[in-house]
Amino acid sequence: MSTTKQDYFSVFSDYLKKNGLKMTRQRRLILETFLGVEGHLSADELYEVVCKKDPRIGFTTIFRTLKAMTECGLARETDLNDGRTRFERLYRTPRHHHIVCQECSKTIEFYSPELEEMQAKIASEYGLQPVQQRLQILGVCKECQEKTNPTIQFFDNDQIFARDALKIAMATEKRGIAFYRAGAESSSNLPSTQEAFLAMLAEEERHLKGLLEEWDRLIEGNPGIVDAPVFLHFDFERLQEIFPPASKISEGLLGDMTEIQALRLAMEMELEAYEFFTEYAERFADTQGRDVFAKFAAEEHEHYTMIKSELDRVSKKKDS
Amino acid sequence: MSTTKQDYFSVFSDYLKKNGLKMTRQRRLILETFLGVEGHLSADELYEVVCKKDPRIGFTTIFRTLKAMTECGLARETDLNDGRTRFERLYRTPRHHHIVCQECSKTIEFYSPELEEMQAKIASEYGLQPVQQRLQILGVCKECQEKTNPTIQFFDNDQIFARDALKIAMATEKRGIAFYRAGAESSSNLPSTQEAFLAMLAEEERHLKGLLEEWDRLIEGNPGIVDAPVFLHFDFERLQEIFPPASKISEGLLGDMTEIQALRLAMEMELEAYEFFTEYAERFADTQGRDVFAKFAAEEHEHYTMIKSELDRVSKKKDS
DNA sequence: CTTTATGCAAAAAGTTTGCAATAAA
DNA sequence: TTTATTGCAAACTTTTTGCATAAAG
Repeated sequence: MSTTKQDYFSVFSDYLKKNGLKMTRQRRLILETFLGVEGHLSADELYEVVCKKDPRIGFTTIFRTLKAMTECGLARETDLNDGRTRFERLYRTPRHHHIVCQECSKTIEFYSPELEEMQAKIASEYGLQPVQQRLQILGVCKECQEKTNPTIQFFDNDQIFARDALKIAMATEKRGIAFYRAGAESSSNLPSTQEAFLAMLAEEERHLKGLLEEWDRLIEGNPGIVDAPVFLHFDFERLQEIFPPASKISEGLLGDMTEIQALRLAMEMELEAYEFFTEYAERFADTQGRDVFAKFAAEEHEHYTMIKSELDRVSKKKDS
Repeated sequence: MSTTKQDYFSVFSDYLKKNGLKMTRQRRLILETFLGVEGHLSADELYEVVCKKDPRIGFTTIFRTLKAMTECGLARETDLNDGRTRFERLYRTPRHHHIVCQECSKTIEFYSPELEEMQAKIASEYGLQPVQQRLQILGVCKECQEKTNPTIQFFDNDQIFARDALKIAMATEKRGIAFYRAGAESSSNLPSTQEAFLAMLAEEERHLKGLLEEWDRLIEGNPGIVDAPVFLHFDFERLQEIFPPASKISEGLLGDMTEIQALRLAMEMELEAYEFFTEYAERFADTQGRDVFAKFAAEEHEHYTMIKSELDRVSKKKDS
C-alpha cells in the first residue's frame, strides 16, 4: 500500500548505479512518461508521447532507455504480431497474458493461474529456467466478427484486477458467513461454542461490509469497470477446499461435533484460507489486486488467532 | 496412412486455382524444399537452401511463396523472439507450442491438450474466434544453465509424436488386458462369459503385440528417439475414466456381476475408448501420431462390435 | 575532469513494392 | 493471347551503430 513515485524511480536509479550509468534528465522523463501510460507502445509511439513534453529528445535515447527499463524489470517486450517490438510497463501491472485480435489489433489482457501453473510445470519438465511465459491467443474478436464498429473502451487493468480480487474475497467471506451461521444454529446446545461462532459470524460480516465499501469506492471512481471483461480467471471451486460446501454444512456436519471439534475445524479453515490467499497474493507484483488478497489473508489470520485463543480457553477449562 | 507427395501438392495447387494464380517451376521448388525441411526458417534461410537447388531464384519469390503457403495452411508464422519472422511447415506436423531458449535460441516443441483446452475455453469466454493459439515459454535451457556446450540433437517431431502416441496406446491396451484377465479369472463359474473374456484377452494381447512391433520399427529407424524429450503431454489419469483402475478390478467388482452385466461393462469401456481416441486423433493433422490413435480407436471399435454380438447372443439365449 | 549520455545522421536488417521481361493457362 | 509471375532494384520500416558534443558524477 506504500508504493509511491519513489519506488520505480529507485529501481531504475539503483540499476543505473549498479552498472556505472548515469541518471539524466532524459531518462527521468522517459521513465515517468512510459510508466504513466498503459498499453503496449512501440518505441516510435513512446517517442511521439515524450516529444510532446520535450521536443529536443532523440529517438535513439527512447530506444536505449526502453532497453534499460526492460533490463531492470520495469518493462517487458511483447510481440503483438504487428511487425514491431512493443513494450509494456511491468510496474504496478498484474501478471497477464494477451489475446490479440488480428483484424483490429485490439488486445485483451487476462490471467489464469491454472494456465500459468501448467506452463510452469511443463517448463520444469524440460529443465527450463523460465524467463517469461508468453501466452498469446491470436484470433478475431467478437466485434470484428460481427463487423460492428469496435467500441474501444479503455480500462485500467490494475483496477479490473482489483475488482476481480474483491469478488473472490467477497465470495470467500460469504462462504465463511454461511459456515458460521450454520455452526451457530446447530450448536444451540453448547452455549459457549455458539457464542464463539456468533462472534466469528459478526467478524466475518464486518469484514464483508468492509469489502463492500471498498467495492463501492472502486465503482464510484470508474462506473464502467463493472462490465469490463474478466481479467483474473479464478477457479472458484478451489474455495470448496477451504470452506466446506453448503451441502456439507446443512447435512448437519456441525451438529454432531463437540465444541472443540467445531472450533478446530473453523481454525483449520481460517488457517487454510490465510495460507491460500497469502500464497495467491505473492504471485502478483505491486498491484491493487495483490493488496486486496494480502489484506484479506491478514484478516483470515486474525480470525485464526481469535479461534485459536478461544480453543485454548475451552481446552483449558475442560482439563481443569 | 495414404499421405503421399500428392497431398500437399494438391492443397497448394487447389489454393492457387481457387485464387486464379498459377503453378510455376519456382513455386513447386519452394514448396518441395520448404516442406522437406523441418524447423523454423526465416525467408532468408529458406532462400539460401533453395538457392543451392536453383541459384536463379529470387528472394522476393521465396517471400511471396511463403506468404501463399501460410494462407493455404501449409505453413505458419512463428515468432521466436529473434527479430525476424520465421515460418514452420504445418504439413504432417503435429500441433505444438514452443519453448525457446533465450541464450542459444534452441527451441523445444511440445503439446499439451489440457493447455490448449484451457486456452480455447478462455478465448471463447471472450467471444474470440481463435486463429492461432500461440504459447511460448521463453527461458534458459538446462544446457545453457549448466554452461556446457549444448549438444543440439535433431529430432523428427512427427516420429516423436508417434512414439508418445504409441506409449499411450500401449498403456491403454495394458489396462484392457488387466481388465479382461481379471474378468476371466473371476468368471470361472460362468463358462461362456469366461470364454468371451478370454477371447477378448487374446485380442488385446494380439493388438499389444502389434503395437510393440510398431514401436520396434520406430526405434529401429531412429534409436535416439527413445530418449528425446516428451512431446505429447498426455494426462494418463484420463485412462482411469475409461478402463477402471486395477484396484476396482481386484476388489471383485467383476466377480459379483452376471454374465450380461460384465459384457455390458466391457462393451461400454470399449466404446468409450473408441470415442475418446477418435476424438483425440481428430485434433492432429495428418501425422504418424494421428494414425496411431486412429488405428487404435478402430481396434477398440472392433472389440466393441465383438462384445456387442456376444452380448446379443447371450441375451437371446436367455430370452428363449 | 573523467566517464557516460545524447542526438544526429547514416547504416543495417528485414520486409515490401514497382516494373519490364517472362512464363503459365 | 491473356493474365499472372518473376527477379531485380529501389523503397520502406524498424532497429542499431558511430561519433562529435553535452552533461552527469
